[in-house]
Amino acid sequence: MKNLKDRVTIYQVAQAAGVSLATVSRVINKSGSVTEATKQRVEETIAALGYKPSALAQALATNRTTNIGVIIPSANYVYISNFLNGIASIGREKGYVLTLFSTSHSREEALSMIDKVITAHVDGAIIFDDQLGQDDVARISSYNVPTVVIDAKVSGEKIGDVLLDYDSNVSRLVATYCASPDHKEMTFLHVHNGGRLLDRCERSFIKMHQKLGASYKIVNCDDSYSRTYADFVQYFKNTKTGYFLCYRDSIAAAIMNAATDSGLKVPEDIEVVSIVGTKYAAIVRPTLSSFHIDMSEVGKRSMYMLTDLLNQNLVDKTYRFEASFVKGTSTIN
Amino acid sequence: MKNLKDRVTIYQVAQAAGVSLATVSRVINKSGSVTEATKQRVEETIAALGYKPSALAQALATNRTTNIGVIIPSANYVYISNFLNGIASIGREKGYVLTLFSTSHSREEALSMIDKVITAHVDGAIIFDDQLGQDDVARISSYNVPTVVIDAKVSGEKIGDVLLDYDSNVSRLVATYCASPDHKEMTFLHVHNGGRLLDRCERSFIKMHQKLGASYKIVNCDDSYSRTYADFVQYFKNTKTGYFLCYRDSIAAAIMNAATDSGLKVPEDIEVVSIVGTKYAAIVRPTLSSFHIDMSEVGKRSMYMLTDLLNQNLVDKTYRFEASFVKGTSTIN
DNA sequence: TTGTACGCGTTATCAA
DNA sequence: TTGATAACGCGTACAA
Repeated sequence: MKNLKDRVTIYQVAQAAGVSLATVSRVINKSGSVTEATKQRVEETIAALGYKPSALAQALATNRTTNIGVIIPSANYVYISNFLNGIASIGREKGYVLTLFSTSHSREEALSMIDKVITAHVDGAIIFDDQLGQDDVARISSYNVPTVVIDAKVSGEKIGDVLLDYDSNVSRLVATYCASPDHKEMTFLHVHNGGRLLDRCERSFIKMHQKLGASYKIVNCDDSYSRTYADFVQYFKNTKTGYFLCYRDSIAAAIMNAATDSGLKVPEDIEVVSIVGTKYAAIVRPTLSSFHIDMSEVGKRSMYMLTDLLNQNLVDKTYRFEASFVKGTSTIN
Repeated sequence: MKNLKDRVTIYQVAQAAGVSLATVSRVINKSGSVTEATKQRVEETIAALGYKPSALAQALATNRTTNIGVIIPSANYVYISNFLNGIASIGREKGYVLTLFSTSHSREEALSMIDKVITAHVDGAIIFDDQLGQDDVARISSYNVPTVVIDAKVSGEKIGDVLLDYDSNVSRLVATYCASPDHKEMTFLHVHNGGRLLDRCERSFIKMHQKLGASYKIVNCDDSYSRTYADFVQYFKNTKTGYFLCYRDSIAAAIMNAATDSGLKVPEDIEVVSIVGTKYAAIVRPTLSSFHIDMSEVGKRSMYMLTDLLNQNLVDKTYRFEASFVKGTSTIN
């Protein structure tokens, strides 16, 4: 209770400087007109007293917090860290502070975070969480919080969305690969509750195979390196060939390592592709063929869209990133 | 200005429910005593109107924001993401929201972030940033903001610190390695502005070598995978052997890859150790020998310390994590 | 140019 | 059990 009790307030500054608090306010916000003399005096006493305006009171008075809420499932993925970093850099530039809401992949937590975002009074929100859909965004939007949503088609008055297109690449890859002579059978790594992005890729994968009349496999895997590695060491006792599409670098690396550690050759026997590629795709050996979207750019773009939304001048309410295929040595082509 | 203008306020709820706003406040905070009947009525109208209390106004009135400020250089490093995730998980558990201040390695930004932390009225702060030292923490502390600092010895009334000890491991490694027959010469990778943690390791490295009267090398390198990789492809044209100590996994991997791509054998010709090891140490091949501290645990511990600090019952104001050596195949022993 | 007074949405104290 | 009413720290018309 005494926590902030001894903070210097604008009133104390006013008194010490012998002016009214209105004048101090003017000096702080460089608004209105103040004599150079009094301005100096006020600034001196501000420095002397170590006064810092309370963002709380300012926000309450102006209805602006300069806070942006960011909802993510977890900070623990490299691509999300990159995304976060992009947001942070532009946020810093534009004078916004980030408030982080991490849902830890739980639908329940995600809903509770939506509530928190609303009560937190943020000026805007950026959502990159597969647990949250159109309805949830509509909810947050009904409280008049401009929102940018990543990887979800949502629309509304104050809503922008940034689409991540990995699935076109999947279709294309399947098509060209299956067209090549004596290709291996392709396997898609299914992750339970892997989210929209992976689901779309899986659907594209299946659809294209069906269209081509080609056979394929879907194999379940855990969203963890060590678990998947162990599973595939077992798997490769019976299976000696295949072309695997995996969600992330670490999953792809798990399969690749399991293959090489089982005496199989990559890419001759086993080919592996990582869908959401990061810089680690180039670090592991063999290097991973992967689809790539610069998630830092996605973060930046999201933040730009949001500030445009806040300034009421967003023209394109949808921005689309298409992944590019970066060939590594984990595939033949 | 109209941004949040149409938010439902406690007053509107009171009016709609036919009670005073004081009663509504009691219902919200479950404080004081309210008749079950009126309580129900109030809760219904709250739901009907979709009322959400304003954390801003609450904070202003109570002097508590339930916000924790986190200062980091960047979200872009795996070990920092892990750290962040640890903080977030405990924060969620304890009902705190995280406000992120990223300094992007700039001293200037870091100082500005200190100011922002103060104005932001956070209940507490966690600092993991090499740009910030004792004086800066004292500054933030003078505003009565309980603070936990990572990897810096600071002390004060409302300050806790979490120490990361990698350097003891460095000393020990150097000692035992140099004691082994026909060992290679050790090289420490110096990163310009690499921060306190790396500096300490470097000092330990040098000190132990001097003590043993052994020769060693210090080589500058860039804090980027691709740059370091390129540099060392050049480097290995003349140098064919060595034992390298690198800051992070990606730097270590860069050197390791440069070595193998130059036809050198790891660990026979070139041995590599990553100081701040993450899960990627086990993913790359050869696997990286590395020192390891679970940064998620560091985050959790920091958050626990901070909440104890907030509840005035922190006993141990210092917590120390010692790294453990995890042997990979990038070194012989 | 400066000061007064009210409002922002809550909590909390004190009467009723 | 309830309801006025004064803070909380600041912005801002409006008046001086």
